[in-house]
Amino acid sequence: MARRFRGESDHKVDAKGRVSIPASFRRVIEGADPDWTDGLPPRVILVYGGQTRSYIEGFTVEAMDEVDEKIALHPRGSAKRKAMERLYSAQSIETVVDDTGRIVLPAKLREKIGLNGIARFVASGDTFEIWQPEAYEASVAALDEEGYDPALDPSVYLDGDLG
Amino acid sequence: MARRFRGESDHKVDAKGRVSIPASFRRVIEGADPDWTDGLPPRVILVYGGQTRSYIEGFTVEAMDEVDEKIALHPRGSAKRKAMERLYSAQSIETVVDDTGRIVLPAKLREKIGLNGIARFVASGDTFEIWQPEAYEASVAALDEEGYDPALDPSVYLDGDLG
DNA sequence: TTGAAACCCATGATTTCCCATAGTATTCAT
DNA sequence: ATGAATACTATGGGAAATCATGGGTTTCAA
Repeated sequence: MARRFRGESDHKVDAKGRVSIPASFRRVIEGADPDWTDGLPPRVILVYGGQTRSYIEGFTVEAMDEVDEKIALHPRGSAKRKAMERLYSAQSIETVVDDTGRIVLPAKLREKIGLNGIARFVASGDTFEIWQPEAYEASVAALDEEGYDPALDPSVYLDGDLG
Repeated sequence: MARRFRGESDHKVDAKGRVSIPASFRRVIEGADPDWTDGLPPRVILVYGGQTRSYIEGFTVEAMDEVDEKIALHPRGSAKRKAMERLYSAQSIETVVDDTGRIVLPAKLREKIGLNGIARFVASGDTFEIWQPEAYEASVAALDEEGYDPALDPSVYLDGDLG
């Protein structure tokens, strides 16, 4: 099992769409790119689609390979497979982390999630998410509406029923 | 660089049928052409047949080699093999990406998919598709009719039942 | 001989690259 | 320990390369 992303932090997005990604995330991204060696720019895949999503999901090369394998298990031409291909293939881009630790978010992606000048990076297991800060806070708040009690410590779920 | 296409974008088709290929697609096409070296025009195969298809499917040389191998597994003369040969051999053309990054879509192909002035390029794993934009949107909408719920995030299928 | 296809050149808009700097964190020798 | 030297982080800006697109002009096969 690969290393996982941890933490959340805000970074400025400049006029060219450049954003620094959290330094700790870079270590994970490098380690999960089979082609990476010191000096080379590590690759990342950004998934920006999904009607219900208001964030960009960042994948390491390894994490995306797993997704591709799972997609390949579904019958070619099935509606489910098409939906997944559309999300992970059509509505995604591959890019690299440059030598100053930044990636470029094209205008199209920035608009999709309503990025103004700040991007919030949030770790989520073996992928990470990029949010417009207020949208992220709203989505956290929305969790509470769904019967999840914010006063409850999530650790109680660790050994509880699944699902 | 990668072996898979990613992303979707629109490009103008001029009076001569010329269209720019998304720059990121070119990198994949070059990398998947065994004969390609810097300076040479990389090859692509465009499949335009199929009654049920309203798009052109673009293959890298390597991807088409795989298709040819799969076809060869079927008995010579069988109906299935003939059907595949007709689609992938007869109803396809091989062309190159010119030094300005464009390919030419002959009038026949443009008519087949009803191209007006804009071509939408859509990544789909190791091939890509060229659509007339409205037709593409219609096909996405058609997915919903097939029992796919657009409000659902396609990622739920990753670990779900196949089929 | 004529229309389409291949070739050559041109240009504005992006995008990428390279360099710069201020601030933080880390190391290390004393 | 402690302050200096050294690395790394986050950000900015201009130059250079690439991209998408628009013409002409020459070929060439029908």
